[in-house]
Amino acid sequence: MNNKKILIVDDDEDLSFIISEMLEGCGYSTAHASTAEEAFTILTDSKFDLILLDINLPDSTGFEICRQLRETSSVPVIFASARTSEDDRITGFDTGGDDYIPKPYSMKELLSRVNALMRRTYGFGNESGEMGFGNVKINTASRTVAKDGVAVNLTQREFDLLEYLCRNKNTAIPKDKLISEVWGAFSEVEPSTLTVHIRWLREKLEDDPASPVYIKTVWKLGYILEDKA
Amino acid sequence: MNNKKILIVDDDEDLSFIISEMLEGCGYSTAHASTAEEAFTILTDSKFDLILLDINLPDSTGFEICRQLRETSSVPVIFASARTSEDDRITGFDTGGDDYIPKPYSMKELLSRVNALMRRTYGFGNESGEMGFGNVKINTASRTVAKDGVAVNLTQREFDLLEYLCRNKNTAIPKDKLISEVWGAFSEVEPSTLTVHIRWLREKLEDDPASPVYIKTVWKLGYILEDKA
DNA sequence: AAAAATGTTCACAGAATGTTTACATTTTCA
DNA sequence: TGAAAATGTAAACATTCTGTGAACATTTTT
Repeated sequence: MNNKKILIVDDDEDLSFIISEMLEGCGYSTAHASTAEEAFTILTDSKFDLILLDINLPDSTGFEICRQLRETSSVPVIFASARTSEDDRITGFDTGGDDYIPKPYSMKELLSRVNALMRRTYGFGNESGEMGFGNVKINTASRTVAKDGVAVNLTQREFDLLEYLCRNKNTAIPKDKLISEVWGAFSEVEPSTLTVHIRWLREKLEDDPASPVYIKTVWKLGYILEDKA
Repeated sequence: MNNKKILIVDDDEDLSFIISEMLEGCGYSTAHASTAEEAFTILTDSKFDLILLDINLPDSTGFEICRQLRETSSVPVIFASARTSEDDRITGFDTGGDDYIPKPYSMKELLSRVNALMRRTYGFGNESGEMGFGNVKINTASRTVAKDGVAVNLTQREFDLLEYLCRNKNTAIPKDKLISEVWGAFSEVEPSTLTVHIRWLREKLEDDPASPVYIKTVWKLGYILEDKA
């Protein structure tokens, strides 16, 4: 798998441990938060590919976390709860959740749902994980990039940024959206940071970094990865 | 734009009717198949944006339909069934399904799940779309404009102005209205500013900016974007 | 036909925004 | 542990955008 990162938010430490063991065994990497506050802290400095949210938390609810998350991020969310009422399920979906799994659930079922949502969100048959534009090829499985067949060394951030741009090829993306998607939903990096990373990408991928052909600036908005083909 | 098509595959005619009534009431359009064979026929001649699959069918199973579907398509699938065993749910997800909803379910819950999956698949409130007039194409997603297939560079204001004119194609818009819509309700820019921006648009989009064919002046009122087609 | 009213064109200066560079700090890895 | 790489930041610099009024043109009114 692609080494996707999953955040587990649940105050049941034992259950969380079992879940994270299981998911890591299946090739995911995980982090864990026991409270909403802890979740926000973790989400401030890293980015996740899927979030598993318990609804009952000591200091808040999963719904509330999801609601705040959705203000800046479209990261996939699965709610989990012992509350099984239909109203809860509906609230879950309407808050912006993607799935709702009633407790208790088996690890097998959780895994199936996680896989299904990952598949839906990050692409089908993308086992090969090939993307690209112009003379640039991106392999998401190996996280490598090649320009004209020659390997280009990108840092982690550079790769994430490029991958996001490429997934949204030919769409102008606002700076703040780009930051929340690449740095994490609640990250607070300066806008200039994004500019600098864009600069590095251009340096590594454009023939003339000062007048880019692919990674273009959209004034007063953000950036766009243009690929005519 | 938002008129997504949903195929309902279920041999319970009454239930299917209620579902389709409800979904259509919510702005979706629907089609219905009672058997797997019928489903394949319908899927042969038209494309759907989401498929609701009952698992028990007289001549086959929903799983089987999904399996065949997935050989060529990544259309979102929701399974529905009175079979509630965990194995069934897991089979559903592993066959390539995106969600599994146990029968009986309420219309409210079904709608929530349909909406959630549509949102995940087709984007979050993306009002991205194509507009245009004459030989000019406007792409609101990439915020790009092309004349005769050739990209034209517009500034932010120019784009906003053009977009507003185009959304109100063939309608004469008073100057002050145009200013408050494009510059903001309480803006206090001089009327001449609008004139100048109109001029720039004409320069970039009209063959002869001095005698415009599309962006016309309406004396003593404002401007109009005319598009005969 | 002349005067009045309204719209167009143009060049420019300041505002707003993006880029580049150098540097301090953190992380990674030999 | 120490060197190299990666990361985030701020400040100087460059570019692009924007609004304006004055001169000019056109339409309407008298």
